[in-house]
Amino acid sequence: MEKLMESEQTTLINELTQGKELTEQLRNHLNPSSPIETRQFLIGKILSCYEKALSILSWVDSVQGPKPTTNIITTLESPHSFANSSPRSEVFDQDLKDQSPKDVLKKRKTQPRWSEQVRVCLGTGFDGPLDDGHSWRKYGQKDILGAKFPRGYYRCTHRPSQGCLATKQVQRSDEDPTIFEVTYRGRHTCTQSTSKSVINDIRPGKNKDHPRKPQQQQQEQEVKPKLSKEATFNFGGLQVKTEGLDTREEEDTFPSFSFPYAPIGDELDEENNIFKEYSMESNFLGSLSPAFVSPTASESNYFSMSPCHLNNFGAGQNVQASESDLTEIMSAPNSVTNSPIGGDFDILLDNVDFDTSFSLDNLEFFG
DNA sequence: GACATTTGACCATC
DNA sequence: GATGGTCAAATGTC
Repeated sequence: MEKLMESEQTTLINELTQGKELTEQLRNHLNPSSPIETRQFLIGKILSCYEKALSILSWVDSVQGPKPTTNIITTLESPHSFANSSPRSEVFDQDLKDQSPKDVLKKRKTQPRWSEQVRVCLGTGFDGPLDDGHSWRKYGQKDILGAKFPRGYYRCTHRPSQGCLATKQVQRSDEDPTIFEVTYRGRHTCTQSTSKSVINDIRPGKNKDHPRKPQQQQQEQEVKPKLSKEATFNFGGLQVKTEGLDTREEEDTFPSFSFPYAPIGDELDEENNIFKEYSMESNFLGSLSPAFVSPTASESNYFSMSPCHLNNFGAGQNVQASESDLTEIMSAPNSVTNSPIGGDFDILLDNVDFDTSFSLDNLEFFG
């Protein structure tokens, strides 16, 4: 436990340090000539840093002495109450590795687990509306009472090999079938290759997930609306409204583009041509991807979202990043200092009109 | 053969 | 008992 605490302390310091660096970088971008996207992106990251730090503190608190956990998780936009959730269950997840499946099941039922919900707006035409940069394997599907659509249960593909216990549940919204509510559970402990995963996920025909259309996916596809040239999405508490996005060749497909929460730049994995894969395969918004490719090979730093995804991450109540993503992102050795997000980011979002209604409530973390 | 999804059954919780 | 979450056998694809 002590070691764990030390580890958490180190992480905490790292988060705060990174937050400071990001703040300084934000300060450098305060001049009018600096693109607002960059600033907003930085803000989102900063908030994430502080959230992570607070999360750690909350957890340490709960470990050292029982006390109601009312950390940031309760601010997540989620129909579920996370009041009983705490980062503590992350550790619990780790501990589960050494347990038998039966024990795991038992503990999972009895222990609160850290979970988040990601709301994803479908309508993108790609099979992996839930592509978040991780490889998931579906292990179950269940009709949920009161829900029109069955809930899908997914676990990390690397569970057998690496004991990664991350899971997620995908529930299609009754009200808006184009929206998927994704609930993540547990953090990824695997060291998968995200790029591979992402590429696989978005490349019809190459991904084993896609060769045949599972019933659910077929169902999901049926309701995928025609791609609109105007889409609104949201990240880092930033509402992004896209207009006039040309789908080129008028393809019906609207592949996802993934981007890590961490900034990127030169570190773009040119060797793997991650972005090339995107642009070549997607025929759409290809140019959006590179800016979001993780720099320091934090292998799971992707936030994948369709242009219509409503993913919120990184800030206050809009945080909707998966816990695993968030955690990994925050723990990844990403140094913003070597992340020229400005350049690519600007280019990539040329056609993106940021809604500046960014909730400043989230700035409470700035103190 | 490897790896994926599907689906009925089982188990824990309420 | 109802419900949600998971397991594992069956089956499909590459």
